[in-house]
Amino acid sequence: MADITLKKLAELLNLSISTISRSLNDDYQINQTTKDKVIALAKELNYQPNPYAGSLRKKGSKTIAVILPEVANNFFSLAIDGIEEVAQKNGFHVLIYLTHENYLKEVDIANHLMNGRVDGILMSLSSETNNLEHLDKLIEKGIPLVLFDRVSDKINSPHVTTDDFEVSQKATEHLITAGSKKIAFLSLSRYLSIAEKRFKGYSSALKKHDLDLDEKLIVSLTNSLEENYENIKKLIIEEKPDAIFASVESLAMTVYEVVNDLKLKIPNDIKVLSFSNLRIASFLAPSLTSINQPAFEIGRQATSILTRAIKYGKFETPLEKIILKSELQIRNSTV
Amino acid sequence: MADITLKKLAELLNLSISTISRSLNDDYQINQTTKDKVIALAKELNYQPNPYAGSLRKKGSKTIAVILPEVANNFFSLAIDGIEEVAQKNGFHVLIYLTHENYLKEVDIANHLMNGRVDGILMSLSSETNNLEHLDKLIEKGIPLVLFDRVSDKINSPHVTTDDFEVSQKATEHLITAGSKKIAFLSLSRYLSIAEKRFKGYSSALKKHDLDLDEKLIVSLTNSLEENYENIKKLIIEEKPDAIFASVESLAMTVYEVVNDLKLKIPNDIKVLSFSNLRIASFLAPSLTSINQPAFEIGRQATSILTRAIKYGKFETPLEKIILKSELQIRNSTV
DNA sequence: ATGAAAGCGCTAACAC
DNA sequence: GTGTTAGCGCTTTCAT
Repeated sequence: MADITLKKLAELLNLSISTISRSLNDDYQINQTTKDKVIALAKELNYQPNPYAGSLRKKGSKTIAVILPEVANNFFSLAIDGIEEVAQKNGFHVLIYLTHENYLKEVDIANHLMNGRVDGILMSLSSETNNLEHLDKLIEKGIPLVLFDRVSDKINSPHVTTDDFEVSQKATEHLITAGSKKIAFLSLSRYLSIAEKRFKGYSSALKKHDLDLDEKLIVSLTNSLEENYENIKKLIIEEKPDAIFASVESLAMTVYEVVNDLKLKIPNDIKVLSFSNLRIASFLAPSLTSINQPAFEIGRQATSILTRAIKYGKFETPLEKIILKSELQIRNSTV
Repeated sequence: MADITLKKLAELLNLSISTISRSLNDDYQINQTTKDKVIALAKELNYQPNPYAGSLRKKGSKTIAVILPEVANNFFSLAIDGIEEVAQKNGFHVLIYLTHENYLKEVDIANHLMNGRVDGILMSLSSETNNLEHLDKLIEKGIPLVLFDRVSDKINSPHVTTDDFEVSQKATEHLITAGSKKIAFLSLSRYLSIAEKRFKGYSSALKKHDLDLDEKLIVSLTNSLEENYENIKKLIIEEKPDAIFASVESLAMTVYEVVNDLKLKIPNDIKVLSFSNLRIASFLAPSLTSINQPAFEIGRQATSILTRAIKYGKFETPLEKIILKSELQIRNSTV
């Protein structure tokens, strides 16, 4: 079946291409009878406008890009769900790109999106990302950019995050109240402001309770499960923390594995607490005290800001910086 | 910063547009010095070809679509990971569409992809999908389509699945050997051939061990967590099965919730086994006996078949029907 | 109320 | 080795 174009419809109906185009776009000038005829035939032949011709002509592609560190992750997959919902409702197509926590890949992807392929970009930074020139270039180009979760304050764009400082402080205090004195802090990055905020929440809680900040208890991990396993094992053996605060879900999983292999008991020997969107956290052995982020809602709101900016040609000023609340769910891994 | 086009480069260098185009495409006829000059300037100005102009002209968009029932799901998010990897390596952009297990949405999405937006489609059917005309139309249009996991034998396309019948039979036999006599079977759909294969594996194991197939133990569930909770609760209370075989991970999660609320014990009161790609299945209380599918590899292979078909303009014949092996991991929920 | 024609940015015949 | 030109399918002025 050959592609059906405006031209073909025009020939079939003995009308000009522009009349067809206008009918399909419900132009007020066109005779209703003509319109009906055109629409009927278009439907019958399942006419689908060529998106590239339209994009070339009109500018605007009704497409957004989502750049993520990874997708096999409860937080990000929930966020995509929210993104896709709002995008679909507003008629946007969603392109997905994964950086795998690789800064160079992130730059590369950003550079390839400067050509009009997308009308806007949603992004969560890779853990390696420190330099933000690639994002500045995007903004200079006038491509709307909204960051979420892994954001940066050094970039002039709206963003959606959670109350990382407050909830981390609260979580750390919970550990202290439960009797912990040597709390280790695990994170994925030393660069991201989200990591910094979580860390500051942690350290501020320590200070408030007159506990010293011990550098040896602060561990930066990577994308490699094996490396993380070894480093966490080393941490537990050498430093003997009585609690671990994992700032990322996957690290908590590894902690469970290490603790199990070392034949230690949670929470007696060591308490564990983590940011996590695991649906069955309550059925883990022991159930995991979690900081649950509203991932779906983060995705929704970020996309909503983006699509509005695309529609109106600019962001609302001042730039929206939305902070949603996370929830601390206390379970058996800490009490 | 205004967009930089071939025309602009041509003006700047006092060359014709086609010379610029050819230089950038490394045409053999062009003088090396000219080429170098053009390439240097293009790089300096960060020239990015307009993808829509190219697609309009050349046909082919270097874009594939992935149509999925959902993404907040360990299986599908791992599959996306594999898809994205192969796509990126072959220079393809990945559009993602979610059907939320809704047949009409699936049809709608398929219809909107018949206009050249994508060069090919990867798809896993929604649980509601019974009629496949929308896919036939795609194939008629000449758009390469590769199904994975949730496939259908009624459609003339390559696909990638796992050994659903064999592993389901093996899993059911494992339950029988462990002493179960009333094994309930939970699934999401009565239409999909994958559901049928898993069911047949289950029923064939029953027959082999002279156990009767009891219709009341076969339950079709939906997309709604609440409904599923109630239906599973009803099943357990009324039929008192001594084991449950969940053919989808999310159903196993709900089973854990129901069993817990009913104050029953796994595996003593009731054994549980499920298809699942949960990384921490071994840390559940009790650890979950799982059928683990190679989700990442499924995504990779499906994409590899698709990109090859796009490259060569047709699928290899006979159509590839790849079957990868799943792995039954026996844990405490069944022994 | 409809048609003719220009042009979006690019590639590829076809000149020279 | 480089330039000229047509045309991909569409929207949108400008005519009529």
